[in-house]
Formats: sequence, C-alpha cells, structure tokens
Amino acid sequence: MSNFRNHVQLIGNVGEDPKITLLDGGRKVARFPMATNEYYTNNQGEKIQNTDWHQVVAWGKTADILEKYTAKGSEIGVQGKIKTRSYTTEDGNQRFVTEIVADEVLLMGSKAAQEASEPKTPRSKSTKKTSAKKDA
Amino acid sequence: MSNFRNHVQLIGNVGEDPKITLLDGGRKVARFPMATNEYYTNNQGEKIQNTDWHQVVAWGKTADILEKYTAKGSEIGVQGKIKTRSYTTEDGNQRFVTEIVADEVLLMGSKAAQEASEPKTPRSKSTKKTSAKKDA
Amino acid sequence: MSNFRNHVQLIGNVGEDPKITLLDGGRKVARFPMATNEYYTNNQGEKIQNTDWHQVVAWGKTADILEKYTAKGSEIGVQGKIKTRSYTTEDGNQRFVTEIVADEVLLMGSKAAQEASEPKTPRSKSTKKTSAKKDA
Amino acid sequence: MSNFRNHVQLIGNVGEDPKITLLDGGRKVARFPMATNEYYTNNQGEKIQNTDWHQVVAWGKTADILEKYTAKGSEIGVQGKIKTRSYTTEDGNQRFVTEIVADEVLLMGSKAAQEASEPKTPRSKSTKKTSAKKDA
DNA sequence: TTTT
DNA sequence: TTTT
Repeated sequence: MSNFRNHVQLIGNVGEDPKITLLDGGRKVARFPMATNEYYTNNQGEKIQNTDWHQVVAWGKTADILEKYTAKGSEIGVQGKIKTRSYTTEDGNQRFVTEIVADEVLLMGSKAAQEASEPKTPRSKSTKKTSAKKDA
Repeated sequence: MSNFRNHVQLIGNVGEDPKITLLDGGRKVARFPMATNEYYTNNQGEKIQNTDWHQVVAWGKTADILEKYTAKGSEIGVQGKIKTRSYTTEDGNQRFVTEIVADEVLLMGSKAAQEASEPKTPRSKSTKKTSAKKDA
Repeated sequence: MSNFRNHVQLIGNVGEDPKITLLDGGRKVARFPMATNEYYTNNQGEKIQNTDWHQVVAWGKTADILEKYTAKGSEIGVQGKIKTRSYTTEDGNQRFVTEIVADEVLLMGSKAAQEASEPKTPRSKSTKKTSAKKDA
Repeated sequence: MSNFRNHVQLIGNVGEDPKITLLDGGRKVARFPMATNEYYTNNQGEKIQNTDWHQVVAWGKTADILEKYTAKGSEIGVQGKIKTRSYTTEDGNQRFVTEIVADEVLLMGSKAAQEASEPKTPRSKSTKKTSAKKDA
C-alpha cells in the first residue's frame, strides 16, 4: 500500500560499485549513485543526451541482489520511493538529501535476471503451492 | 522483480461488490469488475467521458482488504499485472480472458487507508525492527 | 520516451497554494510542496502515519491546471521525473535541490477531473485533430 | 491526465515483426504480440520462467518508431493503457479482445535509444519550441 | 559518477 | 458494470 502514493522507477546505469554496509542487527544496506539518460533531438537538429543522477539506497534482500549482481556500469532498473532526509552539519546548519529507497531491482538482460531469481515470498505462506495463479 | 516487466495501475471505481471465494487451502480470492474513466474535451468542445472496464482478481491479504473495505462504487486504486488465461468452451473452442491480478490496493481517502493499514511484512524477518528505515 | 527511465508518481496533498511565476517568454511555472502519506501498523500494534515531503515544479499547461484547480490541502496525483539541480550559495558553496518535475496532474474526485478536462493533445495546440486514437 | 487512471508498463520481447497498417487519413497503426517474462525459484528449488503474452497496438509516431527500430525478438519497453474491445463473430456472438494501447516505446540499449531520439513535443509538430523545460 |  |  505504500508504494502507490510515493512511487519511483529508474532505468539506467550504476555509477559506482554499490557500497555495502552491515548494520548491527545483521541487516544489509547498499548505496550507489545511478544515472538515467534521456535522448532527444533539439531545435537545431542536434542529438542531445541529458543525464540525471540519483542516490539509491536498498535494504535486506534487495541489497543482497545489488551486491551480487551489479557493479559500476551495470544497466539496471530500480523501483521504490523518494525520501528526503535532513541532517545537521558540523557548524549547525540543516541540510537535505533526497534518496531513492529501492525495493525492487531489475537486472537488464534475461540472463542476469534468471541467475538472480530468488524464491518467491508470497503474501501468505502456503506450504503447498496451488497452481491456480500459475495456469492463469 | 516480477512487477517491473508487467505492471498495471488502475484508479477508478469498483463496479460490483467483490465476489469472494475460499479455495481448498484456505486461500481467499476476490474478483470484481473495475471501471476507469478518462475525461477530455473533443474537437466540438464537448466534454467526453470514456470508460474502460477491467476484470480484477486478488489473492490472500489483498483479497481480505477488498472484502473488508470495498463495495460496489468504491473508489480505489489497484496495482498488479496483466494475465491472459485461456479456457475451452463446452463446444470445444478456445477463449481468452484478460485479468488484472492485483497485488496492491489503494483505498481512496486517507480515512479508509488508515483503517485498513496492516502490519508491515518486511522483506526479511527481523524480530526487533530497527528504526533505520524510518529515519532514512 | 523520457519518462520511462526516470518516472515518479505521487498521490497526496498540496502543502501550500502553488506559487505561480510567469517567465519572460510567457511560460508559466508552478511550484509547491507536496506530502505523501504512508499508513502502517508497527510491531507494537500502533497505527503509524509516515509523511514524506516533495518539492514539485510544473510548466505550461500543467502549471495552468494546478493554478486553477488546486490549493493548499488539495488531494492530487502527480506524474513526472526527478531532477536534482545544483546552485551556489552566496558564500560560494554548492547545494543540491531535488525536485519532481510534473508533467501530469490527477485531480482526485471525478468532479474536479471533469471540470479540468482539456482538449486532448495538450502539450501544443493543434487546430485539427483526428479521432483515430479513440476507436483503438 | 488519461494515463494515470489506466496505466500499463511492459518490458519484454516483441513476438512477431510489428504489422503495420496505413489508415485512410494517413495515420499509421502497428500491432504485435509481446512477451513479458517473470523469473523465480519455486518451492522445489527449480528456476521457473513464466511468460505472459500481450497484444500491443500503437498509433502515429509510436507506430513509426516500432516500424523503424523493432522486429521479432527486439527487447523493448512499452507504456500505455489497457483497452478491451468487443466485436461480433460471423455467427453473431460477442467476443472480447484486450489490447495494450502503447503511447511510449522504450528501445532497450542506449544505442537504439539514441538513434531513435526524436524532436521533443512529439505528439504534434510545433515549429518553434522554447527550451524552458530543460532548465527546470 | 554511468551507458552508447 | 462504477463515479460526478
């Protein structure tokens, strides 16, 4: 229900190898810059590339996937939400950082996607999976 | 990872009370028609409303929410994927039905949303929740 | 082609009346803060509301709609892209601002939507329009 | 304003060369089947690929891009809306077809995207264009 | 700070 | 078969 009201999707390239941090509770965090490119032809007929940079953060399983399957340059997709944090600088000023908190990662190319395929974690736990959804 | 490649979002009205079915394993299914409306002014300056109808299916927890909080006429949002099933008619012909398999429901209006708020089911199970994500 | 790689959707409330600016060329800009709310029940069973704030910018026709139909408190949806601008402070430091550049606005409630319905092909004015897209 | 309430995104492969039709008014239509794949590991630890098929239709400029840059097997993304049409068979029965009406196409790989980059404000031709949107 |  |  959360991601409906605050939903972001980016498709582009990992700008640096994801920086992995292990928190006290054993929870993993991945952080990296990501570039999205837009291509268009301007009024003078020149082909223009416009790049936007984003700070991406991911937790838990999503951080695992990023750690294992992505590196600087990887083409990926990311879904998540926008979050602006504030912090105080040493000299007492307030600053803001806007980050994309990713909860899904798409590895471009089906090979990578297949390798990274994880056991599903369905909403409700059924020991025996009915095939109702599958044969739909 | 699934919903990136096949992703649908509808905002509109429930056309009939969701029909709830309990499957053998205790799993719940909700089915209902949903209308999405588009408004525009045509070339003659007339205001036009164009309605599209969709067959929505939801499972488990999402079906619970639909059962409890929606009825004919409810304004909701739905996120999920498109799935076309085929079946064979009595006289041996193949037919297709396209359904929206919903995995998220948005109840319009914040009151409904608050009532329906469920315990989070985070990707990885931590007994003690760090507040790391909160203050991000 | 642009909004695929850098795509944001927010549903929430206008935090302040949109501030309208007219640029030299006659082009209009609207700026306003927007809140998105997330509702969930925490481990202690408490209902929590978590609010994120976003700076939204809109141009041209989208700014027109915002000016006419929204005010502080309005419930709206916004689609667009994320853009981080940098600027230099008076004392020579570089700062970053992340904004949501909106290209679509959704007025919640069908009444508002109908009132605001504009001739299609909205970005630029074309006198004559085929209805080919309608009969798809 | 339309695509907010009825919005689809597919990332996958073109199943057949797009079939191009020219309508009376000179307007172009492209039609093709598109596959989206989902990868996951089932309870038995087997890697499963699940494929969904979609009928995609595109008009005008979007059809142009599909005609020029895609063929059977191309990896593309598509954004648009869901539309269910009904028609009557020769023997007088009503049938339904659900199609994805695409208004954006994403060519995977930045090379293709750059080649296909078109002048902005694509829906209709405007001679003069301000660059106001760029400096947002 | 990415990619072609 | 919804909503205003």
